Amino acid sequence: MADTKKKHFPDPEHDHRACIEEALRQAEALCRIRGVRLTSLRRRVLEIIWESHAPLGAYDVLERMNAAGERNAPPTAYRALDFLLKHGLIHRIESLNAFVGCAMPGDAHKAQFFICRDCGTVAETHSEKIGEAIAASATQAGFQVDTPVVEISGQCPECCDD
Amino acid sequence: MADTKKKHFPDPEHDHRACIEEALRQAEALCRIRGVRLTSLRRRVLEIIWESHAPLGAYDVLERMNAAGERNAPPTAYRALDFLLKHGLIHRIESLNAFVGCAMPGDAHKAQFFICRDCGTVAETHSEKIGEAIAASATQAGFQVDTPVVEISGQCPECCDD
DNA sequence: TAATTTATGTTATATTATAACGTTGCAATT
DNA sequence: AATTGCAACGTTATAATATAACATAAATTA
Repeated sequence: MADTKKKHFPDPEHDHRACIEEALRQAEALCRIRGVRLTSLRRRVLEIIWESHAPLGAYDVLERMNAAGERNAPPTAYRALDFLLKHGLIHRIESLNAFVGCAMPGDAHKAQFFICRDCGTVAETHSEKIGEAIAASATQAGFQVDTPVVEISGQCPECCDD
Repeated sequence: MADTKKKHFPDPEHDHRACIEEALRQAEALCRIRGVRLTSLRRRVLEIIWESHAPLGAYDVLERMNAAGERNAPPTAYRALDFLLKHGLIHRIESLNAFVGCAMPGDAHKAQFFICRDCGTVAETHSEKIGEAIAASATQAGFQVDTPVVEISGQCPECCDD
């Protein structure tokens, strides 16, 4: 039984370089399929976003883009972020005005986010049950769902224990 | 059967002055009970928020506060909004950076919001099913829920028909 | 009334985001 | 290869959202 539980939050010991590489590989593949260009700038921004599992603000991204003395301006960061959003490579966390890597790029999916208020780590889930509950509630209200935003703030397993 | 369906979105013909009065009356009562002061400034901001069922940005509120030539500065608006938020008299819609009147002030409740992308109207619901689905998903993730944000963008019944 | 706390006024500035326009560079055709 | 067209990027300015810090005033309590 113990291992049937799906991992939502990343193990603190996990090999994060593998996450980054995986994300980049998937991004390359997806862009190739779609015939869009993962330019070095966009790729760099995706790498920056994937530096951790915690969301980064646009200006944090910009700062990292400029770490080596470059002089990129805000629109440059926002444009890359917009591209990555559009192609489902990252998500925007509305309640934080920040961006986080997408765990399942390419999939048209409606995700929910669990956001640790202590360490900032975000876990992305795709709960059918939540989706259905929202759909049911919407139907009752006569509402046509377009974009559900589900962002749940709280404490992740690691930070609960502390 | 026809009338067992709960109204979520306000009828376009509804008497909105009644909404405003009701909201103000409840606010007065709640503040009296809590021993906090619904100053004229705070009351005015609550009225402004309740001018419609669509969320207002802080600067929209400020503009209306200053409509008669006053010179309130942003902190004045934000402070009143913070007070109203703290006492559950309004909600903040994260995905819009905007504020809307609370339909059930005083109740400690976890609400969901259906937001019409066309007319801006927001319906507040308190679906147990959604709450439970989120709780179940959280448990699975080993996550301790603090503040769930559920904001569903789409089309309200009125705007669907058009 | 004095002391204390709460609320508001005021100035400045931080943070997040986009408009507008110019330039570059890739890429598809001729 | 030259032409053209478009997508990407550079640059400047500014809009929109939010808060820090400190001064003043008003209400409440001692």
